[in-house]
Amino acid sequence: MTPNIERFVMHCGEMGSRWGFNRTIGQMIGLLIVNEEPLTANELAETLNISRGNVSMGIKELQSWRLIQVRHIAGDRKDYYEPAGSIWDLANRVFEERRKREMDPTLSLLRSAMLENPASDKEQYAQDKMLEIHDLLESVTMWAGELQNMSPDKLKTLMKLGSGVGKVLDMKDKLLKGGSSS
Amino acid sequence: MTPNIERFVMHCGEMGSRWGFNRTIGQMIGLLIVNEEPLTANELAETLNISRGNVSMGIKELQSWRLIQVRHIAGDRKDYYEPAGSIWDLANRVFEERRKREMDPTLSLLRSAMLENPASDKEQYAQDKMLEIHDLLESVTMWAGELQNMSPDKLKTLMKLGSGVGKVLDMKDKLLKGGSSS
DNA sequence: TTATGCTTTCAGAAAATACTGAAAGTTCAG
DNA sequence: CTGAACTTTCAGTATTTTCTGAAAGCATAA
Repeated sequence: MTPNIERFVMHCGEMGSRWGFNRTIGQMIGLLIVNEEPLTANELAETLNISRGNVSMGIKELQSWRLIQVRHIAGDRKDYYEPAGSIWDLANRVFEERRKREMDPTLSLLRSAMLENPASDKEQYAQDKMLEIHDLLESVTMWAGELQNMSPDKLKTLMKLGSGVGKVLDMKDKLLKGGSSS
Repeated sequence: MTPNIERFVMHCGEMGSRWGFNRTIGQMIGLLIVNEEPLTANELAETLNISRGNVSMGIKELQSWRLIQVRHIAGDRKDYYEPAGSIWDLANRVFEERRKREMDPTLSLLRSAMLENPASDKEQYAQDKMLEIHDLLESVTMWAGELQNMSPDKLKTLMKLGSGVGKVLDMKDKLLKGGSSS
């Protein structure tokens, strides 16, 4: 690894836990992304100075996030690993996977909490707040899902548009109302 | 705490680390949200069965996330704590704070990596990938910033619109082009 | 000033998490 | 079959993170 590449890979390690995995796994995906050729488990272990067993566990985890895939090379029994798609794809997967892990369980807890009927004012208040959280999480979840179903191109357009969407929304309102101002 | 409330608070604890803090801090913010009256540090400690010191550290952390604020009560020397705003406000703060912690450092690393000039094909490839990541992170960061500057109402409208935005975008294109199809 | 009631700090203990390496598992060629 | 080349598993260890509780700090009342 050249110093420049190493700096990037180590950074991925440091950020790993903030992104939802751990140091080693961060380093692994960083290295795989930045390395044109797929790598074997042993190459990963040697390059990153970690044990073979650790690599094996990391691979399993990265696969559960759908961030890497195996590639076989003719006449070679080893498993070679590479990123499972473009940067865009990977970012999407991380996003989606985190949504599942960070929001879905809460959403389901809140749904069940909504079914209880409150036995006091304190409970009523709590339930009101939980409902607020529920509704917010639900909107965000649905919106995220819809954005992910849009074609990447359209999504990119939307992002470029930025806060300009506000204007487009106004325009739409005016058109639908036949041009009268609000 | 009634069982229903307790279930919610404990859940916040379990999710805490996924949301970017830790168990205790998750419980603390959960409890404060769901409790109509502000609470003192001692009440937090007793209710959650954790040490007073731990509560003090948790408060500091929650303040650094701008999720809670102190409230003083006339003739009482104790500090009372309550959520710093509506559920919407809190969600925004978490979102923003996480963006800062999870994306900004990487963005800055990548910017500096872009300045080096590649000494080999391997480095060139790596730099290309880093640039891709950089551009993606930058778009997302900017977009997120713009969304957060929109009024909550507009943002809510946009979320409700969901994938319908796609249609609005098409409409806009057609209008600008004078009605000819693409 | 001292006492009181509160908050913060932080060294050390406890708990949670990640890592190693040896052993067991799998696959396949001969 | 057998053995070689590889992968996975997991008990034990190392590292990191979190928590406790006692001591120190701070503000006010008397």
